[in-house]
Amino acid sequence: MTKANVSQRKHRAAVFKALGHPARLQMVEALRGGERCVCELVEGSEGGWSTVSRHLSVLKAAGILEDEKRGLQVYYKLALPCVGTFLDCLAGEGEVSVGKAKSKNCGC
Amino acid sequence: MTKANVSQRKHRAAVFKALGHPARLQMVEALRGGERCVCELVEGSEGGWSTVSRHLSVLKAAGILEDEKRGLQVYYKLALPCVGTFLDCLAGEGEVSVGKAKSKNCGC
DNA sequence: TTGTTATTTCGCAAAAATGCGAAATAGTCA
DNA sequence: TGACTATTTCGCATTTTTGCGAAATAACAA
Repeated sequence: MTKANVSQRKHRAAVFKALGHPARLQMVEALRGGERCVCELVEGSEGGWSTVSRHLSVLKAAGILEDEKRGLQVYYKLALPCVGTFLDCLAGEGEVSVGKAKSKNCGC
Repeated sequence: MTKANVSQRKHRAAVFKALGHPARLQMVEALRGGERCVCELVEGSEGGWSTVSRHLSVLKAAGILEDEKRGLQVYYKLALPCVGTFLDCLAGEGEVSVGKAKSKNCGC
């Protein structure tokens, strides 16, 4: 196991960890439809500004999102298209309960 | 936002969260090569038996792994093939440092 | 039955993540 | 410049996760 492998695994784990929160996943899903400013994401979320902002910074640090400041607002967008692909694949499993998931019609 | 959507998102977040730990990711990578018994996974890991066992139970609870007892040993295998696909896609990014990841040759 | 091996569960302390309100920053407009 | 808006950072209390060793289970062998 080389050092590069270990660090690459850490990076990948960070990507998964960042996606491993319902609120962050919701933001990512929203961003599949194109970029959004923070205010829009706050509206679609349950938490307040500071909470949303921190979730966004986690996603950005993992390389999942990119941000761009335009005027007073900051726009976020998806930087990792395959996240969407994987999400679709997971959705293909259906709504089986946690612990019983079994891939059926997953096309991956 | 329906109740079913919320619960499905929680399930998906649980899948990501389970994958969001280097040790667990390593186990999943090992299992891409076919099923392994716990003892083999312990060898490839840095933690002890109890630690590995708990990581495996987390992955199983998320529906990522399945286990089967054969004689004295328990064998684990991947239950979610698209995890491998996504992993390949992430690998396609190269070894860019966390926070600067940008998808280049990702085929997803 | 007793012993042995493979694995999981338990209890606990340390480390990390979460959410929140207040304060800090940055860009815009009058 | 000063006020105003959008967003981030800070500090803190609460909850969750992690790792470990000891004890509990399970299957098999003698």
